[in-house]
Amino acid sequence: MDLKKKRPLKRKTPARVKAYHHGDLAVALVDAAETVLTERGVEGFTLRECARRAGVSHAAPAHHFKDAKGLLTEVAALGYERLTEAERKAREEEADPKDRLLGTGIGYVRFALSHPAQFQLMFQRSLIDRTNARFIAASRAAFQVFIETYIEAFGTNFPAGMDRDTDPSVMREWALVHGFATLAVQGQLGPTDTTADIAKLMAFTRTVFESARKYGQPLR
Amino acid sequence: MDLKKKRPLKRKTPARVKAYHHGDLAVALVDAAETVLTERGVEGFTLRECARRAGVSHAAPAHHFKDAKGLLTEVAALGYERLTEAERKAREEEADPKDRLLGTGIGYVRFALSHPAQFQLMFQRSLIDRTNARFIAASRAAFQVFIETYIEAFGTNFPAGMDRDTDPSVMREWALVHGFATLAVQGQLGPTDTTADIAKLMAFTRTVFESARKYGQPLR
DNA sequence: CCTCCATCTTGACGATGACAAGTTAGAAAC
DNA sequence: GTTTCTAACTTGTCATCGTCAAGATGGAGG
Repeated sequence: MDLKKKRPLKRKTPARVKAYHHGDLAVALVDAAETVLTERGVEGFTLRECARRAGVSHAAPAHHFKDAKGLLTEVAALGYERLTEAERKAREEEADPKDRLLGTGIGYVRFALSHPAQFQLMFQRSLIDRTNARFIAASRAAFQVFIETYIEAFGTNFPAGMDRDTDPSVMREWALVHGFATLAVQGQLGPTDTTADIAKLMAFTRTVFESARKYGQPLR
Repeated sequence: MDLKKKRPLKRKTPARVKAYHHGDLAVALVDAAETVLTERGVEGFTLRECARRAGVSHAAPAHHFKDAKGLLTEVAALGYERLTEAERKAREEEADPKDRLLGTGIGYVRFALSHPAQFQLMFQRSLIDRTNARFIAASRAAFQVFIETYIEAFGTNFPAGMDRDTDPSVMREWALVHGFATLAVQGQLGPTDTTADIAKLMAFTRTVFESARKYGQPLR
């Protein structure tokens, strides 16, 4: 159902004009959604609260996002884009190809711990429209960083029957990092309340990943 | 409208002493909750639907569980107990200590794929009362299987500053297995609709874990 | 037989997501 | 400049939810 054609030449005035027509409600709603997620977690999210924060009526969001899932999908896609950036940034801090693979994982966990609610949302199948194009592209990209960094470290000679997307060694790397990030965010690896907690957890992350990398040669 | 049928001739086996009006509402509600979770997923769960399935009014559950979180905590604890059992069972199918560690992981993933909603619930911090004694014991037990199996395979000589619960190698094992299970359940590793899908995924699981185990010597 | 009280019911409240129908404003057409 | 058109937004409504309060019920011990 193609309900709305976006008007590309919208932003006439510097946006912050309080008017009947908000000007940039879609963006304001995404911002509000991120704030609500941060303050109340995934399960505390409500569409109406987002509308309130954006200063519009409870039914206004429907004109920009089909429903709550539509808005959350946008937030999740944005999260994946940031995750990709975090992986790349952490990777750049290392020089040796194998250290760079480790760095990618560090960036992954760092993102999860700094955006816990968003990270959890990103992997909540039921809250997201997985046919959304931006979401698909963004989530793929985050995984692609692992693949390309892995290839830089170990080459492209995947075992028979395996390609870039199903190579056991790449999957193992992703599963390890994702599992660690998931457990960390859920508080299963210790408290995550203070910045000292986070720092301690990140140091432990490095220890674990180094122990993994040390033996993490490709299988072939 | 009122289709509720009393059960004057209910099963009289005095397994539980608590046979009042319903028989054993607490158990019936837990059963109903598991069914609802299976059919509708974690986000589709409602307390009232559980009450409906158990044939009682919407407020009846409050007399056995403080609130929805109370019931879900019970279901989650039960899930951890089953997870522990699944780990042990899969472990017993292997003889070599290092194969047994691999088997534990296989059991973990198998449980996740056969009880996807329950598995996801078990790790949803916000839906669970983490001070519940049974929950704490059950969740600890599931992790303990990893530790004890790891020790069987590699001994107890943990690095300085690390004990059983924080050894990087054990954590690495758990994170890998948990991450893989999480991704599998969320459908990120391929479809999980048919039994053939599951079988294929379990075969892939073994491939990945074998590639990990092969290089997964303890770090010391 | 009778009383007690845990168990369960009924009813109500505020909140939510979604939908329907009405209102407004601003750009395009005249 | 005026009119028209329509996307953007509002108000109102509905079914459903979790929780609470108060009343009804019936089994067990006296």
